[in-house]
Amino acid sequence: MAADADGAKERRSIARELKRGSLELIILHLLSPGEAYGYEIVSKLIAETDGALELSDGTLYPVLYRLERGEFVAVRWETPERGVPRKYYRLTEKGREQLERLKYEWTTFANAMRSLLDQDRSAK
Amino acid sequence: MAADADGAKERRSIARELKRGSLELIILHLLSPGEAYGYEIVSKLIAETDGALELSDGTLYPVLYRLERGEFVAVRWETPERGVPRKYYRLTEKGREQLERLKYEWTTFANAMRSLLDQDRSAK
DNA sequence: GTATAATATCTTGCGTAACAAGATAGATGG
DNA sequence: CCATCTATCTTGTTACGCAAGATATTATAC
Repeated sequence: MAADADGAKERRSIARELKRGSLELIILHLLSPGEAYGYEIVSKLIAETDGALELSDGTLYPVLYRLERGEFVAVRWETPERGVPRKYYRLTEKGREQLERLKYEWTTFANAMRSLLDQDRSAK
Repeated sequence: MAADADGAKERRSIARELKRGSLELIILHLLSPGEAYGYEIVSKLIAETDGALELSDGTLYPVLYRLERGEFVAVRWETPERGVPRKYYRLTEKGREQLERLKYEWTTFANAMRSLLDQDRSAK
């Protein structure tokens, strides 16, 4: 049905917009316990949020490259005896600071939204 | 100082990204108690969030136009005896439904983020 | 009376981020 | 040898927020 299709498309695009500005935080956060490689990050995120948050590899790699360029993460290639080579990412000190800062920015914004939305708008 | 300037610029740009996907919700919410005109919406938002959330008119009008095109808001011009003509916006029924839906989408996303960030990442 | 500021709306152009789609390549299994 | 899985990377599209500027009317100041 058209209504379903449109609804789904629109819902996807809302989720897409909401993620803007949050993905770097998400990824830095997922890297905070230790190093991980790209595919691992994708599955970690889906697992730890029960699918509430997702990202595709086509989204992830550009973000990782951005983080690498900004020296928020450092990189190490590992070629296992069997299997495809993996690129492991880990937080730098600068990345850890950025994580704290982004967490603060996000929380501040979310709290402002929350308190605005919680106001009863029917009684002025 | 360069560090301060960069920090401020970066903070602004983070706030900018975070707003994506939230502005429609914010505006629909501000219109829910009754009609308002553009400039009024801007000052309302700043006042009600103590400046934590802001938007400029150059941002607002395109969003209002989008909402109008989607029939989420209806429009009425008013030319007061003294003063510049004002364009008043009010929610339609469809707009009220959209408001509920966006509120749900936003809350779902924010809760997922919150619960992810609240996890202690140092203990795997 | 003429600047200047304030109120109010609208438009253009830019930068950037998320993502779909597809390319690449080695490993595994039938 | 063909398909499928793991894993990474690239290209192009789309849409949004916003800075900057245009326009018009009214109010204030000099």
